[in-house]
Amino acid sequence: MDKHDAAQTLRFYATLLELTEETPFRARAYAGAARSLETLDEPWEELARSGRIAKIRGIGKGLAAALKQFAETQAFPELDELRSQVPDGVLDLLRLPGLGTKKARALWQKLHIASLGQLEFACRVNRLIDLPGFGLKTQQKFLEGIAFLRATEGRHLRHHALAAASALEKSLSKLSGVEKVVFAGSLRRGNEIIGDLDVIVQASADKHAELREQISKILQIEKSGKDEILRGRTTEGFEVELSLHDAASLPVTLLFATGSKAHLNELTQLAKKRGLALTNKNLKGRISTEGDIYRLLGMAPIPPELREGRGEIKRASDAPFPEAITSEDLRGILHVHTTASDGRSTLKEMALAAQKSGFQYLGIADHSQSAAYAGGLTPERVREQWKEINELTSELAPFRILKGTEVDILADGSLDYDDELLAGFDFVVASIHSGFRMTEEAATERLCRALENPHVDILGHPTGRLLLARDGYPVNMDAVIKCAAAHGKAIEMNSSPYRLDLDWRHLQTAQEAGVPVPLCPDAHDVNGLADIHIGVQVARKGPLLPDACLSTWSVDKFSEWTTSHNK
DNA sequence: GCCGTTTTCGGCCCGACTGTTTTCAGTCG
Repeated sequence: MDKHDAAQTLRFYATLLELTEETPFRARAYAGAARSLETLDEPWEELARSGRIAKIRGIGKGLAAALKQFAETQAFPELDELRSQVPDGVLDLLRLPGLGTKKARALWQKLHIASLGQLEFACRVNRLIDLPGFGLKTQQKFLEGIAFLRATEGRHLRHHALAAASALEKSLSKLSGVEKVVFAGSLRRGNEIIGDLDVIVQASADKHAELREQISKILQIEKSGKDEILRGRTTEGFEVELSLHDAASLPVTLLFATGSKAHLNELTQLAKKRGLALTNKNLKGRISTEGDIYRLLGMAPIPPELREGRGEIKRASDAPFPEAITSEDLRGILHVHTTASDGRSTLKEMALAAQKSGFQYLGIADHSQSAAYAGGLTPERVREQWKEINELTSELAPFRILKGTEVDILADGSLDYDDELLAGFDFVVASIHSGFRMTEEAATERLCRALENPHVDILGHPTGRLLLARDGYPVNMDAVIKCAAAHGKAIEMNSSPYRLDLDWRHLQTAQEAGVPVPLCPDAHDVNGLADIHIGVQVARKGPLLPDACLSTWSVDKFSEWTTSHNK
């Protein structure tokens, strides 16, 4: 178990304590210990076993004993005991924005509300307003939060779906007779949100019966249909639709399993007009790949990422599609955090990891001073970091480390550092992190004001959304893109799987306006650097072309560009 | 539960924001 998992467990225990105890201090101690654990350089388990862990600030006798036991037995009986006292539904309440442990505890203890459903009903009949600290607006906010959760149930972030798919592929590939495992559906289309996993298992027809048997041991099969489609669920709770096919029928199966519905409707109608039924039986011998099906219909093969029913079929009839960006096109990584602000890896660790992954440069962008919660850098600390970067740059040459910042855009659209300091950075990302409640006009104005500052190069996560967790502030994106174009600025597609913001649906507009789009992993540790590839997968939906993606530029081209907008 | 003394108890992380209040508590990043 790594230190992050252990910290996660301590945090969960702290939450349980907050829900069950009158005083918050024991919980605070556990949460503090979780934080200490995450900053450790030595393996935590060794420290815990030897008892040396008690030397760390915030960890005393009690926590040292608990951690020792946890390291040795992987068990945390106090947590299990407390967990059994708290209903699942009470923990569900914490998923609502604006509902923390204190409010959850009040609802549970005073109104006996122990599930989202009970809370919804209580809000509808105005039961909350009699509770001290609760009011009409709180009720309304909870109802909105519950509606949001309902709407997102059964949907997953891309990186979670990829992990589940990879685990499933591993276990399916082991089964005897399996020739190939292919994932289709929204995962193959590169979507940022994934519903169920559509998987095709290729095997010769005489093996199918036996395989069905074996697969139902891996997946909890809900209702096994009479045909070749199995519906089930992985242990992680992902819904799976699995079909068995032989090699010959794979292309047609893959086409239909990939979707989207809108795309397939259009495609089958077009085929019908030409008197062609898109079935295995009918196409047998006439095609050998999925691309052949499109060619048969007189058009260029349409990449899976573009199959959204947004005019791609019409375009495919005119000309082949230009090659969208791939991971091989990437040269640099911009916008990552370090331990100087809220990152978990040091500057050097980040630089070495980026270099090792084959990148030519890394742009550091820690938070600015007003982002106190994230340990934002004061101007003095910025200058210290510059020194550190200079030293490391000469050490790692020809690899380049760029001095950047993710500067907060303040409420009025001004920036969190003065112009003199901003002028000293190699690049400046400007983002909004607070004051989300704005009208669309105000938000658009705020972003445009930031873009007008000559020192700003890149607009960070332009809507502030967190996928499946919160909507961003409302933005007139066309206006913001226009503004970026007018000032020669870029807009990032934040490639954290939680954000993927700029939304891919705006990539076409951005490219037409000549606004470069870097894919920025917004990494907070070395593992997060790989999120840039999630960005690539989703950006292909634009499609984002390599030249329009700032991350494919050489460091010299990038530097030339930053100096071009009148610094 | 931890820490640091005022040495065995009493206080405990920051700042913005929101909604509930009428001076503050809870949430969140």
